[in-house]
Amino acid sequence: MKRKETKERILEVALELFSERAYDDVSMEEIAKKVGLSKGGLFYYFSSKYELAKEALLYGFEQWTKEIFPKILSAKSPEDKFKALIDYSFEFILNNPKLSRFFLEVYEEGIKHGNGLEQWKGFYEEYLELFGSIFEELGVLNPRVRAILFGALLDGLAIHYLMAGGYFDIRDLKKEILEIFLAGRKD
Amino acid sequence: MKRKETKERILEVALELFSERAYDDVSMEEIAKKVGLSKGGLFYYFSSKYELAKEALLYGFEQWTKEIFPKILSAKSPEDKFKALIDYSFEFILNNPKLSRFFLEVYEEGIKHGNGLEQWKGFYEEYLELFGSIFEELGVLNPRVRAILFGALLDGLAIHYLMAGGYFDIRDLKKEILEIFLAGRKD
Amino acid sequence: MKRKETKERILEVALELFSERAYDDVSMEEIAKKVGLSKGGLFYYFSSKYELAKEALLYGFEQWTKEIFPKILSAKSPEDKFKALIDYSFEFILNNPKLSRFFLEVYEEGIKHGNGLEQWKGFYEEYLELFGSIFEELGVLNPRVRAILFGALLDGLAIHYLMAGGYFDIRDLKKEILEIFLAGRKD
Amino acid sequence: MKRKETKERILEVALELFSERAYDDVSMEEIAKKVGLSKGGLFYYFSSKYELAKEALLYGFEQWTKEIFPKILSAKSPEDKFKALIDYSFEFILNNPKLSRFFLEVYEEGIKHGNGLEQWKGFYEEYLELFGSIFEELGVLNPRVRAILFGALLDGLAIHYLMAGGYFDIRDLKKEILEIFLAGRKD
DNA sequence: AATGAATGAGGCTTCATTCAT
DNA sequence: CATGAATGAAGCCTCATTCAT
Repeated sequence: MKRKETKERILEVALELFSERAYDDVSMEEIAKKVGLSKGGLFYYFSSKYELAKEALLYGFEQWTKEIFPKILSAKSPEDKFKALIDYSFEFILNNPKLSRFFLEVYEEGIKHGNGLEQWKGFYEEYLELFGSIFEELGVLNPRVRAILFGALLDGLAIHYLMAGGYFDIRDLKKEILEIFLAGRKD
Repeated sequence: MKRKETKERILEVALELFSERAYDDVSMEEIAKKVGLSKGGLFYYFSSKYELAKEALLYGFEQWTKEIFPKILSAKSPEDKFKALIDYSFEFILNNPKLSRFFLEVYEEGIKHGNGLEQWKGFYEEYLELFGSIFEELGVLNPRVRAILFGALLDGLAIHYLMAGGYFDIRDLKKEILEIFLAGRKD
Repeated sequence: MKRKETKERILEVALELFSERAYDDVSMEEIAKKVGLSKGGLFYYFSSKYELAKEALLYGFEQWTKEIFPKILSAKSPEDKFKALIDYSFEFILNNPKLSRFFLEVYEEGIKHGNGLEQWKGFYEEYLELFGSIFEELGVLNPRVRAILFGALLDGLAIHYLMAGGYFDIRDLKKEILEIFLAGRKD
Repeated sequence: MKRKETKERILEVALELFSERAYDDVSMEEIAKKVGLSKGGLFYYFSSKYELAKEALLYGFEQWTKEIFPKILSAKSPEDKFKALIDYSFEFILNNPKLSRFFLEVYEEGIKHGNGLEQWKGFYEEYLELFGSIFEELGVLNPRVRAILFGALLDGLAIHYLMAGGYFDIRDLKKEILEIFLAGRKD
């Protein structure tokens, strides 16, 4: 019980820091200090920095998935589901603008450590399926392809928002996204 | 004359390495060695790693801009321009899948060094204008907003292609992009 | 307990080296080696070279203060106190001829690091007070001013002794100092 | 002719910089730039940094000697000579508080380069003789010893003035110096 | 379960100095 | 006379990681 709590506290702190600053910019020391643990203590829970980062990332996604998926799926109409998806996604982007960068970093670190991209599959699939199912309900012809585009757009927007946040109005974007992603529906 | 050549050689090597691996993973030592220069020699040309990275990034974009913009603009119809834009962009993404990540890294390093995002403005605007002008010719209602979305989509796709490249077919994506980004045109 | 010992060992070694050679001439590497520690280990105890140098200097002065002040003050007559002061000071100068130079170096390094001279005040005052109190007992008219001169003379002699040691006889100096610094006493 | 001018310009700039900041803190690059010369050019005139520093130091002392000695010696009475000596010395200290430190640095650098202290002898003797002759005229018993003390006091004051300038009033010091250094004259 | 001391490798940067031109 | 390109050594510092306690 105690162990689990400490581990979770570490994951939370790590996720928070990695979401703010670059992988190499966050030291184990800093994480330990913020958790209220010694550096050695950290290594008792996670065998390496990479391991911690990886788990922190998964932890973050799980949190979001658990919390948001049900909310989205509980909307009445397909249109409302899509709107909810956009709303929650944007909220997430605004709050974690650097998460997709962190994702990439962990991915690359994984390659260095000999872990290919296999572990991200399930991950990627999970949200692609959600997106895809919504597009399907909406009567889009190639729901999966559109889901891929939508996912990519979100990540791209996160980055652009971070670096050029002042240049566009979120509200305009939402309307436009709605318009183009609902284009070309059956009947 | 000599100086310029060496500097350009350094920029090329740096861009190549930074496009492949993370900022912190590429050392000045490695760059120097690959250029055929001593570490000290590198610092003769660039006062710091950040300065080199920044210039390498700008260099990379300039190269692309100079080469591709004219080709795109020389297409006959607006539709052909857009198709050319998509084609060249995809080609660029396939060749430099990590460039947007490098962009972000340089941007963040810049913040650490006290340089705000001001220097990227011109940059961002330049390609936004190209995209926007094409969407305008295409009769899109909010060409600028659509340009923003298109730019974000490209960056997002670069990242996703990198991490989940095996999961989608580029050809399908192109068709779908064409469809949704041409949606809702005047008459 | 262990930590304190190591730290003190480091301070001793550092003081020894810095008292012999210039600040920039003593490397952290050398200190570490002489202590029997890795470079990294040094930084575990002192966050920077400057920090180490500063503490080493303070350590050195404290040592001297603790050891010598009581001895001086325990002399019977004011004249004996002054004689003792001169004797111990000369002994110190002969043993640490470059300490005043080290002082200056640390002081300047401090300026570079943004630390003003505030931290030396207490220091300077401490020995000025000792000198002053002795001159007061001796019936000198402006004990504080004379203390300032005496302090400056000591530092000056340290430097000159170092650079022109062969040119004068310590014994002669002592007598002369005694004569001039006791000049102009009340009654 | 041209050569001499450039050399002198270099010496002036070097002296100025070395008088302000530590030996290791002044780079050949900086000197060259301030002179309006390339780094390579500097080495055409001076074979090494040490050589330049040494000559700059000598140059500085010569300047002072040439300018001030005559003024001091032209005073009417011995007392006036001593007062003039104090006045000019203090002026020099206020203007070049770090020169004695520079002296020491060059001296140490010289040791590293295998040059003993021989070269400073003439130097040291020159001003010792001036001081000594004045004390002799003043009827002091051991003029040479007192000259040594006076010289040391000046250097010591320079350092203390630098580090604790705010703590004493120059005027008080002058009076006190006059008093103690004129103590114990024959009849 | 956790600490704290210690390591060692690697990174960026500075700089006196050289030399072809 | 003078430049500018280049070197190479050295220095400070950071950090993930280990291990005895």
